[in-house]
Amino acid sequence: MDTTDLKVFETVARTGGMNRAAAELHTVQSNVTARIRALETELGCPLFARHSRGVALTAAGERLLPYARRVAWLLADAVRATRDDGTPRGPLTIGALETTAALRVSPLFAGYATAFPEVDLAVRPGTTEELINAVLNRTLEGAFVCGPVAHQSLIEQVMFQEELTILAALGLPSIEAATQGGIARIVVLRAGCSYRQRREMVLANRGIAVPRVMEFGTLEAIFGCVAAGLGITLLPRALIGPVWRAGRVSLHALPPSEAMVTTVFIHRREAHLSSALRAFLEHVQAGAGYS
Amino acid sequence: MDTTDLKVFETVARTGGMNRAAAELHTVQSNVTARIRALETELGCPLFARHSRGVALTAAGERLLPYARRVAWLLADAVRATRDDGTPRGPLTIGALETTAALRVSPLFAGYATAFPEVDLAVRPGTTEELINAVLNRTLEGAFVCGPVAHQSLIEQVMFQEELTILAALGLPSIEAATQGGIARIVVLRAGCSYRQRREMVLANRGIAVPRVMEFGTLEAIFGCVAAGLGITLLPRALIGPVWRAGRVSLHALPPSEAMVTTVFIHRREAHLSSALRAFLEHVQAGAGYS
DNA sequence: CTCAGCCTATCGTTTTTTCAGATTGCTTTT
DNA sequence: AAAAGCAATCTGAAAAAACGATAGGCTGAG
Repeated sequence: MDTTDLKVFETVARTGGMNRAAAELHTVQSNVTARIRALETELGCPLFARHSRGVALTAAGERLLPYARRVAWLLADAVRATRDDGTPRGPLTIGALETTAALRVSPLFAGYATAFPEVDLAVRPGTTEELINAVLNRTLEGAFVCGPVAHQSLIEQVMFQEELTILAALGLPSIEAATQGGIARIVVLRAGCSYRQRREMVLANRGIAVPRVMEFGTLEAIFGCVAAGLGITLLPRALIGPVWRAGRVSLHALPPSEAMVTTVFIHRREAHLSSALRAFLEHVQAGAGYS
Repeated sequence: MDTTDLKVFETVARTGGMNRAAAELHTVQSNVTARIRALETELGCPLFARHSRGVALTAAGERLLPYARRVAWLLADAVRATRDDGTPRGPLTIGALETTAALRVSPLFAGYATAFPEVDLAVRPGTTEELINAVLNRTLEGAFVCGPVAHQSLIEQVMFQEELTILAALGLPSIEAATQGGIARIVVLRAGCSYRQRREMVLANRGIAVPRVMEFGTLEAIFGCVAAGLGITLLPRALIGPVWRAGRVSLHALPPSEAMVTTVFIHRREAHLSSALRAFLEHVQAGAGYS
């Protein structure tokens, strides 16, 4: 029951073939066969059913596979935890909603980077769903997403409170006025936008249909489109404050039940909480007074 | 980061010396040194501080140790889960309070043993505290203990409901009468008796002091002592029913708040639930109608 | 102070395990 | 029928692990 055997096993199970696994593991097929055979002998039951196109997991193999993954994760965590002497260092990749990254996370970076220069900080934007999956996949150590999440294997803590507002062209007295005939043109940052669910709720409450969602990659482009009367958008008030003050667009407040969203930070429950992440969270909470 | 390396590491950490670890692992000391050295090289930090009387864990070693244990447990669980094809077999060691074992568990054994002849069933008696520790130590797969337990890493389910009663010599009209001058002589099965906490509560509520607890290894001896007027005892009603009906002793009921105790079955939350244990629980719950 | 006892580190040798390459046999596809 | 893809097996080479002996350091008893 060696860790390398389990790694080989996992690769064979994932690729569905010993040749493919050998190629991925940079070794030869005979070696893979031998490792699997050793495992099968040790466990006393076949793990794969051999057929002409490769191999398929047996029931016993299916039972072993999750353990193989967990062992690999646990070993990786053990290395990280052992090396982590309490001073934040090394890579720290976290996720954030695009607007959260721009509005909340970016301003905190300078201070964090100065305080902990040995940390290689990276932020990956994405939607709540993407980010949750990335955290579960161990691609990200943690993420700022739209809460509540309530996932069993994730710890979440409320970090920010955002007030969403409708952003429209100047001179429009209300949301309804911006939607001629109950039809709204929506401008968003990305197709699977951060606040998509909330946006659809807001529009559905008013009986407004959405024929088309226009996607622009940058906030500046969105502001330009809204100012030009191309459509409306839904963004955190703090984010669009400067643009509104510049007199380019008009804001339309929403009732609190629709406007308020909480941004939570999620990370895996069972995993090692790295010093870099712990320090980051302390940094965020220390500087989060102005939410 | 091999599993054998982790096992060697754990042994050295536990025994506090490479020689002792080598003896326990049936190998030579140089080998242990080499394994530890390999681990330290791989992790990039020393795991032990060497001194003349042996070795002591460094901070990094302290961080690694729990992971080494978890990996070992996970691997053992992986083997068991992989080999477990759904038909109960192999060893099944569970714990139970002495009275629960006698009263509830024993009657269920015959049927279980007949239905699943491949299971090697064993029951270990003990107090609630001992049994909880044994389950946490992985000495027992599960145990019947006095609930509620409410431990984070244990799953508990209510199995039986017991009514405790005072057992005293014949002709004593009340509990108070059995305790001359507020002093009771108590007869128990074992020093750290199953219902000790409850017993102390019952006596404290009545202002009865306990000068001495007499310990007898068998139920029959307890019945004899109580019948002879040596003291009183607190036992499940169902257990002492036959003796009482034989007219040897007198029963004194307690108010429900004092009398009723729940017996829960506990097992580890994260561990593999073996088919043998699963079948046993189903068997118990199917036959538990007469609680 | 000295020496015995206990401990770890190191080195050379032996044993075991693992790896790599070639071959065989089977099945499916062309 | 030939070709391609796949797993099983065998063999020699390489690597790793285990072993045994020795050296060196520290402690405590005499």
